[in-house]
Amino acid sequence: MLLVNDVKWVETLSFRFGVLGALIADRYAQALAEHGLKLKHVGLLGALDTAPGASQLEIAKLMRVAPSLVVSLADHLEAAGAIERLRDPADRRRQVLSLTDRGRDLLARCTARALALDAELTEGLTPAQRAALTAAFDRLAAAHGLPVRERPVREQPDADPR
Amino acid sequence: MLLVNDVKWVETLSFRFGVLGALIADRYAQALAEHGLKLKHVGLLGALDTAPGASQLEIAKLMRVAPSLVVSLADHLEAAGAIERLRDPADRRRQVLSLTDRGRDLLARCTARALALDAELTEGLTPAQRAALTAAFDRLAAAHGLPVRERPVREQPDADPR
DNA sequence: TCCAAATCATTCATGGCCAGAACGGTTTGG
DNA sequence: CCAAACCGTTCTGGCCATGAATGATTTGGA
Repeated sequence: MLLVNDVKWVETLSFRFGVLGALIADRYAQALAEHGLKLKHVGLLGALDTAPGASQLEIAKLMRVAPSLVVSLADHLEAAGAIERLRDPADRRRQVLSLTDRGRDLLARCTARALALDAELTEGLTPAQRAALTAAFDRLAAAHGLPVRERPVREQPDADPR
Repeated sequence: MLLVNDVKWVETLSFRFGVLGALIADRYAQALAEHGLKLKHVGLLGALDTAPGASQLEIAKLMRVAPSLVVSLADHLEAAGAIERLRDPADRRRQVLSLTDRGRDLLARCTARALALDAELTEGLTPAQRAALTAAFDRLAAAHGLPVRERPVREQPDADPR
């Protein structure tokens, strides 16, 4: 049994993050299929929710994806009536995207489905473990430039930072 | 801002697991490139470390991957001198794989590299948070059938299970 | 003992997903 | 007023991985 610093390769956080991420994404994608959506479709809806009225290029940057991919994603979502495409009158090159009511509803359903999966994933974890997970994910998300909501600090509201 | 149960979609564990998993895997893959390896190559080395002397089919099941993929991965690793392929004399259909010294060395390097990334990822977390995080990942890995080492229990060594 | 079915590894064709190049329409700034 | 930059779109190509088809070997009855 090969050990480096007392840990095996398969016990490495880097390895597990990749594998579990793919596994969980797969499970979620399967659940999404019944809405006729792929993961990135919901990604676009979500991006549009945090950046309302964004252009396709802005969405592409937010999603870290080629602009050409946004085209096909938006095509599908538009055909499904989830988003609206509007030429910006001030700059007729830009396509401004916005969620329709149906799109918002869809996103809400997908969010609910994700929360259900979240609950299943964290079932059996202690409260401390759950807290550590969300804390770590918040940190990582912020460190990687993903959208993060500032959570209200509940502890000492202002420990002297000396 | 669309909220379901007070959380946005992008704050969902399911979403973040997928995205961060892919992001981290990407970073690690980049580090691996200097060894001329892809992620799954190291995956094979790691699988072979936890299941020494396994056949290709067993490795495929362990890695949750098509047997045909193991062929090309093993081809590459064998050419690199990291593994040995041996026909099982007792059943000449089976190809028994085993790590060479060079393979073990390679795996050790990759593990060390992963640990360095791990440290960077968890930097800023308190020791308690790190412990809770690894515990949570242990649970998730176990729940998904990934190899997990039983860690020595340090608390009450034998609470009466009545 | 013998043969049909099962098993393992391998090759090959195929598909999904995505980035990058090429193009037309539009805006900007000198 | 025109060249350069910019945005969206189409289309081609690459990478990765699966599944089907093949050949070699083993196994479990009849």
